[in-house]
Amino acid sequence: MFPPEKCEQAPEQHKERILALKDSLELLSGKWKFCILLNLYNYGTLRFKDLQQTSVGITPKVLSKELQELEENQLVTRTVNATKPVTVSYALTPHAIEIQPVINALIEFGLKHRTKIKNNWSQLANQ
Amino acid sequence: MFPPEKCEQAPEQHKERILALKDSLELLSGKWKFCILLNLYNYGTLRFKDLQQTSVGITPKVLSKELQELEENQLVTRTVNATKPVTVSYALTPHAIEIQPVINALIEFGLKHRTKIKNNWSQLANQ
DNA sequence: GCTATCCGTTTCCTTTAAGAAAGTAACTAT
DNA sequence: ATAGTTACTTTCTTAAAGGAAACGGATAGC
Repeated sequence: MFPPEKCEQAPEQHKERILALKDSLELLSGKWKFCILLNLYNYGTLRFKDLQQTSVGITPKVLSKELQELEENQLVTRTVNATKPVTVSYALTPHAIEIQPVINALIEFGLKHRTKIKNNWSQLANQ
Repeated sequence: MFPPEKCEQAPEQHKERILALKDSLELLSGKWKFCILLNLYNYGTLRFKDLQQTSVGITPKVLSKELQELEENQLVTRTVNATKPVTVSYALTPHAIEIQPVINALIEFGLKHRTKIKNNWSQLANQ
């Protein structure tokens, strides 16, 4: 058994938090969603081709699918412009702005982890 | 083209941040890692079977694999206890504690998203 | 008519992730 | 001797994700 005093402290809150965590992960799953969102944060509105260029390595099919999922979940808006040829702009919704803390936390952790791994390497190289 | 003024503001920083983001996502990919980490935050040290019970729905094979990956990336420690039968304890490393902001941000977003979706439903139901 | 651009879609294929079920090894209790 | 516990591993199968390449409709320019 796991420590009962901790488990019983707030079991319902904990369950709710796990569910919330799973909700978030479901929305943000996949290899590219965070990358797309980060680019939209950085550049504001972007067109399909811009996103294809900024999300290095993504194929149009995957980009299309990811954008559809993000739109379904009301995290991005899709706007068809009256240009010729037609262009389509994508932008974050106000709701998506609340993902920014997640992305920042991920980036910070990534940066820390990088330096940590680097230090381990130099320790190993240190004969 | 995407807005050049924003793009040229800090292109190298942006690239570094994208790489850091991808690093994080690589470490934390999969359906269960965040769930396992959250349980270790909540309960402290847990044994294999505890984790199987708290990560509802996980199979021993997947749990074993996820724990191995977390250990490889130095996010959890694995300790074999001198009990009979043998038990194995898992705990977070100091380094893993830096993931907590990520998890908290994910949970907060999940909670907000839940209430948002709820509101949308009640709006739709409002004839 | 030919070519190009933009925003996709379609088809096909490969890789990866995940789940179900059974087995293993070491030990204990009955 | 048999059954149970813990901590996995192994095997098999299925589902999901992802990539490559080609195609399509709309429009424009030459």
